[in-house]
Amino acid sequence: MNTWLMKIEPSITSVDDLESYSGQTVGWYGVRNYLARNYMRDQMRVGDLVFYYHSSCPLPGIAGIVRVSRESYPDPTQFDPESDYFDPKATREAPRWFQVDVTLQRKWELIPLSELRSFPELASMVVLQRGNRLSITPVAPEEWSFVNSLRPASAS
DNA sequence: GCCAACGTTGGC
DNA sequence: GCCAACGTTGGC
Repeated sequence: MNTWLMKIEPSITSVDDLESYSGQTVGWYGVRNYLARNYMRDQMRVGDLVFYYHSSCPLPGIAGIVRVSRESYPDPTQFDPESDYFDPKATREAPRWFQVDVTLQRKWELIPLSELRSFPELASMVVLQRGNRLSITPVAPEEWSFVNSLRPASAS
């Protein structure tokens, strides 16, 4: 099992929104970066766990954990001329963009980015690196455990 | 295939 | 709204 971090704007789907969805599941459409796509298409498997990161908002940080519940399949928005994510070069025969579905596993009190930066244990976390803009990044096992230890299950 | 210009991301 | 960082585009 691999562990990841995925950024989402809470104005689109906050962790509270996700909690209210049927099946508490959302399709991760709209990724238009090749490296992020490759992570989803080639490496994410059902059961992989993902930090759900709120970005581009007043308080960015990790809002909880989701689980990959469906492996990659073509992102339908690439075929939709009405969508912001429409890609005229994508065809159903040769889709260019893929998505996975994720299901809420655990919501916790948001761990702010500023707090994440304060821990030397997390210094090499990809999402904390200067200039990082990738919406999907791998999380090392020791980083995964450390972040989890900040929100013990009994306290949630 | 180089690389300058431009666009986007995203924290602050 | 600023701006650093980085991806993409397109001329050559």
